Amino acid sequence: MFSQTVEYALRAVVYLADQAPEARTTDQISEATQVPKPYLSKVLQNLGRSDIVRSQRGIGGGVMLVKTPGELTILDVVDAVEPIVRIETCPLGLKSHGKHLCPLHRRMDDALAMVQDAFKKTTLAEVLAEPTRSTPLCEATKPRSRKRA
Amino acid sequence: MFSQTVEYALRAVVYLADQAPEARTTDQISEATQVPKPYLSKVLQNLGRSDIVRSQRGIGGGVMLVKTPGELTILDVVDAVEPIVRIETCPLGLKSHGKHLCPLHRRMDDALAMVQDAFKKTTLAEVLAEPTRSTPLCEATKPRSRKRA
DNA sequence: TCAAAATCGGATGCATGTGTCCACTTTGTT
DNA sequence: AACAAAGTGGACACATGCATCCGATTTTGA
Repeated sequence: MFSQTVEYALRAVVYLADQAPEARTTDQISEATQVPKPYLSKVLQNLGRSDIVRSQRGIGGGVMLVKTPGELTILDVVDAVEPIVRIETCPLGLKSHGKHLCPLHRRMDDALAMVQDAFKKTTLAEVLAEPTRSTPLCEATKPRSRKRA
Repeated sequence: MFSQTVEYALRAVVYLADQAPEARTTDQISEATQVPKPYLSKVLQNLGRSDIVRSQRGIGGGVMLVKTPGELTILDVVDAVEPIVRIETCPLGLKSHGKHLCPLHRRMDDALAMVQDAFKKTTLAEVLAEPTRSTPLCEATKPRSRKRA
């Protein structure tokens, strides 16, 4: 139900959050997140337009988070690449009742709201700090805070 | 986040549940649900292959629910046209940990689980019985249980 | 000043989702 | 038997998502 692009964007941002406040090149991000490099660059450009990341050209450049991991939620990232659109009015276009959704669309919108809320409550810092045996990006060995060569 | 096809399928099935156990023609369903008729017929065919609806050719034929509205959940319909795929293993393909999802994918799968559960708990009968001022399919005037001419 | 590093932007290709159309089959009625 | 009503299935068209490629641009450092 989540698009490939959302998956890619989250992987990239989680990786950048883990490396914050250092910048990382598209190559590094691609390798760490297993996202195809050419497409990753497009996703990153999108995240740039939404002010999630900032990029620096030239030697020593790369991509870095604009905010700190603690200030950035999963929802921020998801909404940047593929906004969660709530059902505000009747999809059938019937104007007979304004914001009064019918039972069906009420349930669908409730589901959207649940996801939205869950994502809004979770910052990237919380994702990274999670006490678990699994490493942030599902990597086996965790080369955390590895400085660029 | 829900595809157009899911929206259409739910509208059609809710309408059929409201008319159950009577059969309705694609024309009638299309008119009531505002779903483009040619595409609706494709969606209905899909629902037929998943044993959600049964169709009858020829004069006096049409489409009807296989189960009663009380036995059919929203999830049944959603899964029939566009299954909710849970995240079972690490999307990165890292085999280092079996079903141990990393914190990021744990959150994503939790969101999927919430939606899945909510949809599994709700039958079409409950959607129709909802005490609300809005009619089942967002129609202004409710011509409920209208027999076919 | 030049070369290398790195992102940016446009063009392209392929698969899928959405939507339409039409010929065919089935079925009930006359 | 003939006709009309109704779903079936295939072909087609178009937009979007996913993915790749390449030249242009910016920046740094030698």
